[in-house]
This record gives sequence, C-alpha cells and structure tokens, in this order.
Amino acid sequence: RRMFPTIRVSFSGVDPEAKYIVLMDIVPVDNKRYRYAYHRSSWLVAGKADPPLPARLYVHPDSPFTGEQLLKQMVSFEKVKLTNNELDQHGHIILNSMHKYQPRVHIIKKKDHTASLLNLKSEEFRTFVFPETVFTAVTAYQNQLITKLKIDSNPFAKGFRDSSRLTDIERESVESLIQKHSYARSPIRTYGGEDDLGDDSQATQSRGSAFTTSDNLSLSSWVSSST
Amino acid sequence: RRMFPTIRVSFSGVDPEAKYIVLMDIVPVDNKRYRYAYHRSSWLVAGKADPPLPARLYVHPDSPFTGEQLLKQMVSFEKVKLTNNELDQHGHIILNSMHKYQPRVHIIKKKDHTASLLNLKSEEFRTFVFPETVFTAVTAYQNQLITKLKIDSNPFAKGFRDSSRLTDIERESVESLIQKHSYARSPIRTYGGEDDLGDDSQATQSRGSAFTTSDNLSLSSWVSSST
DNA sequence: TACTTTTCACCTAGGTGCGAAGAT
DNA sequence: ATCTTCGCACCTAGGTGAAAAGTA
Repeated sequence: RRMFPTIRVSFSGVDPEAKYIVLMDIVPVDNKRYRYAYHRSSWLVAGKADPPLPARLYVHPDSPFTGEQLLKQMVSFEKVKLTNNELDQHGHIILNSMHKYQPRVHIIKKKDHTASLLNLKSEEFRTFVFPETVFTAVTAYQNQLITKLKIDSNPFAKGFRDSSRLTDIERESVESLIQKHSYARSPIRTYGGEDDLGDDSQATQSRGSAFTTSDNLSLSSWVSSST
Repeated sequence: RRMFPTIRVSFSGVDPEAKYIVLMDIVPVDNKRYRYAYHRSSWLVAGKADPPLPARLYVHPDSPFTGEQLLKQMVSFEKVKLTNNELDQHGHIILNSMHKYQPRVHIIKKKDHTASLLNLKSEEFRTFVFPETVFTAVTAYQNQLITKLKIDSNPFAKGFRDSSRLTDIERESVESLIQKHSYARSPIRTYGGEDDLGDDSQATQSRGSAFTTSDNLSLSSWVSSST
C-alpha cells in the first residue's frame, strides 16, 4: 500500500542547468522487533529483528529533473508503495512489519551521458535523512488515535470520517503522542554522502501538513499485502 | 478530450544503447472546412479553412526512451488530449473542429548532453505518417455508426453499451465506410525527415485493433472544450 | 493472543456519451 | 439550421479502513 502521509522535499543550491535523479529508500533504524503496549500507548522491544529483506530503491517517476524544476517545485513521494511480501514483483519497497524504519531521500547529479543509474562513480550524490519521519511498519493500526488521524487526513478514507471525527481532546492527545516520541529530533538534519555536490545544496522537508513531523507509531505508514 | 482510438507504434532499427525522445503532433491535411452530409454518409467541402491554430507538440511522457525499450515495448499515445480552445493552458493539442487532420509521430535521437528539446541541430530525427489515421475533428459525432462503434470499443463508454450494441449488419456498414474513405492509402508509409538516423529505423503502427485503420469520419478523435 | 490476509463498501480522480441549453 | 458548451449519470482505475477469516 501507499506510504501515508507523503514525504515531500524541497531542494536548494542545485545547478539549474544540470539534471538530477531523485530517489527514496527506507532503511532499518535498529536490529529490533517491536510490539505495541496498548495500556502504555508506546512501542516496546520484542526481540531481535527478523532477517533483512531485499533492499529496494524508489526512483522518483519524474526523474530526471532539471535543477530548475527542483528549485521551483516540491518533490512529492505520494506514490511510494510498501509491502511485506519479500517476493514482490511490483518493485515496491519491502519492509518487515513491527520493525522501525527511516526513509531517506537521495539526489544524484548526472554528470555525463554514461547514464546507468547505479554507476555512481561518475556522478555526485547526496543523501538526506529527516529523523522526524521514522516510523514503525504495521499491517494494522496499533492505536485508535492514529487511525482517526489518518481517516481525517487521507482523502481516500473520507468514507469513514462521519463515524470517527477527531475531537479537540483527541487532537491534544495526538500532539502529546508526537511530542513523546520525537525527543532528541532536530527539525532538519542532513547526513552527507561520501561524495559532495561541491555546492551548498540541501533538501528541506515540507511542513505543509501536521503529519510531516510524524512519530514512530505507524503514523507515517504501514505494511500490507501487495496483492 | 482524449484522442480515441489510441495511436500505438512500434519501432525497429534503433540503437539499443541510445536515448530517444518520441513525439506526436497533428497537422492540417488541407486548407478546407468540411460539413457532413447525413444522407450520403460522407464529408463535403464547406469552404476555406479557419485561421490556423497554435501548433503544439505532445512529448510522450515516457520520454526519454532507451532504444532497448523501443525495441521491446509498443509506444502508446492514449493520453494525448485534443481541444478546440485556442487559449488552452493545459498543453493539449489544439484543433479546428470540422477540419481534416493527420497525426504524425516523431522520434529524436539524443546525441549528447546538450539536452534542449527543441535544439534539433545536434540531434537526428525522423517523422512517420500513417495515412490511415487521418480524421476530421468534431465536437459531436456526425454518424451514428461511429458513435456505436466507439461505445463498443472505449472502456469508458461501457455505460452506453446495452442500448447501442453494434449489430452484424452495422459492423458490415462500418467496414464499407472505412473502405470508402481509405482509398489510395498504403498500410505503411514513411515520410523521411531532412536528417537521417543513418540506419534502417522505422515505425510501425499497431494493428491490434479494428480502429488502427481509421477513416476520416471522426473515427479517430473529436474535439471538445478543455474544461 | 497477537498479528496477517482477504474481501468489501466507500471514497478520489478522471474518461464516456447524452441531452438540454447556448451560440451564430 | 448547424454547430458548441455544459451538467450529468455512468463508467474505469485504484486508494481507504472495517471486519471477518486465517495463521501460528
């Protein structure tokens, strides 16, 4: 299924004349498996992680971008799809349910016509990580507040809104949940790649939605079958 | 609205390692305006053409293709949209209703990194024309057979099928209409560009559907508002 | 018990011809 | 009289959570 809410990034400092590939991948945060403690509304460690799954890259479908486009438009990853099916044939990103993940955004500057996507030797690249987007993958929501919050926010879930509007009190609870799980996270943080773009390029996550500062309560996404 | 039936082309003789841009445009066939003679089931000249409209190119959204892709897949133009609104802001192809048109498919070989789409000096290109795809643009169908044929063939018109299934006799009439309007058209014809690709590349229109040999009875497409 | 899978009603998003109304 | 525009019911295509059924 689609990852929701959507990760959106803006770029600055890119060369308007150059071409760029923009990618996303999602990497494990630790080597643990989690379970949800309902009475405490929090995630607890529940043992070692399951075996790692095939790593996949999501190449943004609008790639290649011109630097000019990147400076003008926001890049939206709304079509990223997640699955827990390790044999997935659709190219979706494969995750282990009940594990904690960190989405990453990569940008590759195309230097020449030797266009192979994975031949990075001749291309400069950078990786950006927004710690506030860490999440725990699930097949079903573990917290009714999150369910309601998503029903309120995702246009495709409109059919459930009448029966589950968030009350003001619930909205406060959501805020405190986010607060509780987002300690020690700076609003913007950049992890440099080994290479450098040679300029001050950076990626800034959109803050247009309450969800762009998500927590690790499956707020960002969840996993389901890929059928 | 979308052009229907869809123009689909296959390419051969391209360089698997090269990159190609594939385009469509639609050019006037003559300088005439037409009207439809219901009693004769044919188009008649009805005066001089209206003033020409801004020419637009439809760059196939999957461009750039690798030559390898072109050899494997068919290129489908199902998303081409037509309008009669000369102030159209959506980038659709602008046509005069009741005028006769010829779609053209262009392929450009990208030679280097000087990537500007319209700077063809450094790029080789070829243009392909399939005379059987000539059509007259309309805002409303002029012939009930064509209406039925399209209802039968376009999945989005399924809701009208019960009331207008084509009878066997009507199917024969369609065939004779097509026959009547397709005299002197070879099944495949190629107009070379000024430049040459330096190989035996060619484009072949798909013959997967009865409609790939269309006539000039608004069978291929029609024009409507761009709202 | 604690997840996971499947199915389904209900949405978004947008492509159809129809028919009434509008325009010239 | 002849075309064009607009609103609409009816589709395709596919993204939702609920709930029932499955798994271990």
